[in-house]
Amino acid sequence: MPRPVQYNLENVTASATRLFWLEGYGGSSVDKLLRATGLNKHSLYKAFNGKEGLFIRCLEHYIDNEARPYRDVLANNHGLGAIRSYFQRVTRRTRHHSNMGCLVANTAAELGDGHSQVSKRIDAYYRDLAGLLSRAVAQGQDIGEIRSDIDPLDIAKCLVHMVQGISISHRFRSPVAADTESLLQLIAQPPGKNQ
Amino acid sequence: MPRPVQYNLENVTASATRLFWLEGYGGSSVDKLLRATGLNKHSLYKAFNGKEGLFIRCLEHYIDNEARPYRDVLANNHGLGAIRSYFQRVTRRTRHHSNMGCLVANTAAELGDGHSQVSKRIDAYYRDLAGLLSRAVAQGQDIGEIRSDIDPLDIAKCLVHMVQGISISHRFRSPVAADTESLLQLIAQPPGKNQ
DNA sequence: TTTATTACAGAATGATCGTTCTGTAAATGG
DNA sequence: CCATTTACAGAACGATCATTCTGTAATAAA
Repeated sequence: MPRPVQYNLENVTASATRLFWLEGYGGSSVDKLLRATGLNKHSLYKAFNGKEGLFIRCLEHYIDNEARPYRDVLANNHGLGAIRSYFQRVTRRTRHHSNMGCLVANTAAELGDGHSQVSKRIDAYYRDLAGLLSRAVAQGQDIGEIRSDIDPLDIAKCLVHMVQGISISHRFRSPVAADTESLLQLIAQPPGKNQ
Repeated sequence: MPRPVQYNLENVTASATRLFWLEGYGGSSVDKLLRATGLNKHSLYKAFNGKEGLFIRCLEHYIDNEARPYRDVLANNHGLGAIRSYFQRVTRRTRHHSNMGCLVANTAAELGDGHSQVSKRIDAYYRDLAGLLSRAVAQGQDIGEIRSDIDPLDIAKCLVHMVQGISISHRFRSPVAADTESLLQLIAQPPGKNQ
């Protein structure tokens, strides 16, 4: 009975996400979003309730799609190897997404805790990441690849900060970024020591 | 011969800096800046060449004033103690500057490498920080308080990322932030080991 | 006191912000 | 074929954006 929509919701969300990721929340005007998505102005308000609604969907889309593979590497591997693979991927993200950084980190810095719904989602995101890292650290500690003199969650929190920092550095194209192997060496069990 | 200005340049820059720090570059409109500084619209353009010029001055002002004490703690102390004092201060910044984070980190995330003058300044800022941290690490290694199996600059780069990450976490009021002592433990010489 | 110079206060500018509204096109059930 | 429903396209909205301009006030040298 009704006229069917001409847009594809997945495509719309993906291209809007890319714009927010590149230019930030404030930098992505509704007009730019319409041009990027091919969406109709009316449809944007009907489907997403305006710019902020669209942004929240995009943040979710980013976490579910862009960040997901990174998360999965952590979840599907064990111990130090999981952490190594994760950081290698984060470090090499620059190849394809130069000067974009991470949408979650960018948003945290840009919006702070102004939009409570957004900052709650960001908090949950980093909490989840800390949990996965903590789990991998504990696994590594059990088999003796990771030093056991520090609480796994404490190590994980440090690692979360490092990911955040690496993202920020990528965002402004810093030529200086930490090497993954030295980062791992910080948390690894020293070779001559068997717990 | 000319009419003297009514504003105090130091006060103007300080209050503009605070607004940029709180609300970001995009979030700080010229009108808000005028209200915050008490400056005249004409004077803003005469003295700073517009919003972007004012911002660059504010970034410098932030680095020279807000970040300076932190930098000095690093420069005026030695080894692990310098690093400990630095991170303790960074971690406790939240007390007075809750949800503000660090203007440099916020700017990096918000503007990326769009404004080349700005991103160059940010790069120089973090380079300087990495240099000071590297120096402190090397000192600590010499006297055996910091592990010597990793290059001091590599350790310093990791520490820079941690500062960036802590700033981002403060910005969105993350209740989860890494503990300074566990962070230090990562780089410290293990107790039973004398290099 | 006159004159040159500059700051001040705010109106005016055109562009763009996010949002709403109006009229038309497209689809299906009756 | 008609009626109903919803998407589409874009005009229109008031608000605000950064910037420029105009007229007036203030200062100090001549």
